[in-house]
Amino acid sequence: MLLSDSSLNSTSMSQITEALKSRKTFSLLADTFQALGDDSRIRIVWVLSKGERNVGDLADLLKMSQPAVSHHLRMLRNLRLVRVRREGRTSFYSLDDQHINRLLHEGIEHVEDLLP
Amino acid sequence: MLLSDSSLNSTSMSQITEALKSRKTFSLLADTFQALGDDSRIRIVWVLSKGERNVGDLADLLKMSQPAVSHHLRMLRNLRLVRVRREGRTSFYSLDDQHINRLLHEGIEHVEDLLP
DNA sequence: TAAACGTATAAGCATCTGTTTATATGTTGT
DNA sequence: ACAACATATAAACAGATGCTTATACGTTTA
Repeated sequence: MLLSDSSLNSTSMSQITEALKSRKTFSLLADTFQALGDDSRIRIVWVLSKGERNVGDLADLLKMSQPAVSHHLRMLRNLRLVRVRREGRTSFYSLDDQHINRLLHEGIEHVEDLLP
Repeated sequence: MLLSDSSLNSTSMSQITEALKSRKTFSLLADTFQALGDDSRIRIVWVLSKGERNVGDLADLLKMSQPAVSHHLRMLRNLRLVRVRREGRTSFYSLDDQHINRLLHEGIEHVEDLLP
């Protein structure tokens, strides 16, 4: 009978709404990290951190098939990690904001502390 | 015939070793992000960002089974995201270094920019 | 408008992941 | 030594994931 009893108990209203917000926040946060938690996608993000690229060039650079790259880009796009700029039949992708760049480089610093 | 021809070509030795280092770096980087890319684990990390906790308290706080928490902690431990301090039969976990805290909060900032 | 081009999407699949249930390991207290 | 306790590990299974192959979509050029 959550929220149906008007008497005060140990769980305040603000704590509940905060918990609900956190649920959504953490869910999106997990999705975001998961998107970065794939070898192919993190390499895509790394290339894009150097500057804008189109799909075909990404596929060539990373030696991946074009559909695979496109598939990953859609996922990154849905999570607002990358953005697309269309020019004719070519799609140019870039990192969506500086948060992504910082996440990437914070992660790189972390793993480089671990590697020999 | 990689590396067997002593003549210079377009791929220099330093580029090759750099690429090899990058491969391992990116592989570990992807594993690291993947470890954070799960709803249960990111919530564990979030609780630990507030301070040290033992396994049972984590399970209670996050309403997860003890084996599930233990399973996730092992993964986080293997990747050096958390560390453990044993005291009797109790294991206290905490974030391993400040990189993890920064990754967490950089991620939170990113998603809070997206959520309404 | 037809062909070429760059990209996006869909279906199918083998592999990976996270959970539960059950049990093992190690520690404390009697 | 034995029971209670805290945590760790293992096996098994449902669901998610990433790749390939095939095809569709939208744009440009002849």
